[in-house]
Amino acid sequence: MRVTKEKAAENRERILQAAAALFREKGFEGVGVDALAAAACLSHGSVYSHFGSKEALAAEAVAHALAQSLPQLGGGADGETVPLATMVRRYLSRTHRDDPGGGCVIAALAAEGARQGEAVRAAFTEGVRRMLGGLAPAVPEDDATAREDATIAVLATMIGALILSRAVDDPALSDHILRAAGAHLLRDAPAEEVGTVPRVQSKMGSDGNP
Amino acid sequence: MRVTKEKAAENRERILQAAAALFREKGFEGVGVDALAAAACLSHGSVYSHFGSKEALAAEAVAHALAQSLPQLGGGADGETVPLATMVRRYLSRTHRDDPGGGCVIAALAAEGARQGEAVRAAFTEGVRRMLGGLAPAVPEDDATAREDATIAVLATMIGALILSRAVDDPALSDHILRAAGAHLLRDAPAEEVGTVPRVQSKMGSDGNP
DNA sequence: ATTATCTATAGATCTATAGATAATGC
DNA sequence: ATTATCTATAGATCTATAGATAATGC
Repeated sequence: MRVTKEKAAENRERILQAAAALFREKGFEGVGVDALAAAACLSHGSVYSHFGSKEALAAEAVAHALAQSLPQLGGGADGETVPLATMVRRYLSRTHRDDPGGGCVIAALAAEGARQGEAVRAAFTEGVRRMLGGLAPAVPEDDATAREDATIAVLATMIGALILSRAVDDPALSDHILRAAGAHLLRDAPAEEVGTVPRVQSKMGSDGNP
Repeated sequence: MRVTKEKAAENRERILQAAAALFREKGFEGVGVDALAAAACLSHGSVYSHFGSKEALAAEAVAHALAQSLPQLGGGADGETVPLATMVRRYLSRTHRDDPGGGCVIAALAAEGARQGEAVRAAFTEGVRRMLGGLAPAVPEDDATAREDATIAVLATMIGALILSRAVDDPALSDHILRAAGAHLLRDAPAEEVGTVPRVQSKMGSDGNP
């Protein structure tokens, strides 16, 4: 049964959405093409029509998830500058920790991504570059080189802390990791930044921390 | 063909060694029981005799890998205090980045670990606690709470930077991430610590950075 | 007698392809 | 005529179990 061109495009988009969420939730190898197709209400044959292989779908899904989760951080392409404190609190929130399927692709899949093929790795590299670019303007450092280093350190700290908070069994330790990493990153943030209202009202928007 | 009790213990140990390395290299779901058994020169049936299930083997392998890689960081159980700079340089070295099979279990598997069963997660939690305990004495902070927070931030930064450096396609960016994160972590380290000789001569010992 | 190991195999699952189907696009 | 989708299926792989084997441990 053939469908209209628009319908086909919608179906393709729905596969991407399902893949972007399910890969982040269960890992690249934790979910099969069959399950992805089912989540998009299609047969697995249709997935192969659209993407050719699981690997190709994975690469597109990573890029897709990246395009969605990056603006949520606050480092969007619009001129508006979001304070570092807002981005950090948003990223290191319990809401984000508890929603890997809708959250940062790097934190959820970068470790596995290192073992994937060329296309997937390229998507991750682009993602890291874009996150650094979005973060840099908010990092308070005078010297350009120092800011570059600091930006990388801030990103590494956020990603590492989120991964640790998810890996750990004990809810108290998990919360502690999020709070401590955030506090350390913002240890000399200006007081006005505290309590800034999130710019977007996404799933990652409300930060879940009191 | 039955073997001696000692031989059986050796075989068990060899399975653990192979699992600890292969899981870190290929991920929990990237390697099958058959391949693990083959790496230990045994049949897969023997693996089930020793561990009962792949999940149980994974939990023991994580604990095993942890016990091996923790002293390499420098935060061993002996009274000797290793400077933070030594630990950071060792951890954020190219040698470590390029040897996931012999390196930090948390960086290699924690993201996947969050999706594993109880036993595996418990092993990771214990691992995070032990790494924090090994790191804390080297973190230069007066206030106890501030030190705790800083220790968590240092660990998160190291793990995040290593994961990022492995995920990224471009060798120059990968090196940059390691260098920048290290430089930022040690930005106010005393000058005497620079160039400290690594305590152990393990695979992780020589740091590969000029 | 116990048991570490191996072989054979069950049963599930996974990626991918081939060919049929049926409706769109021209 | 083209093509998006589905069904059927191939072929591989993966976890796990059952039963046989043969040497140790007592």
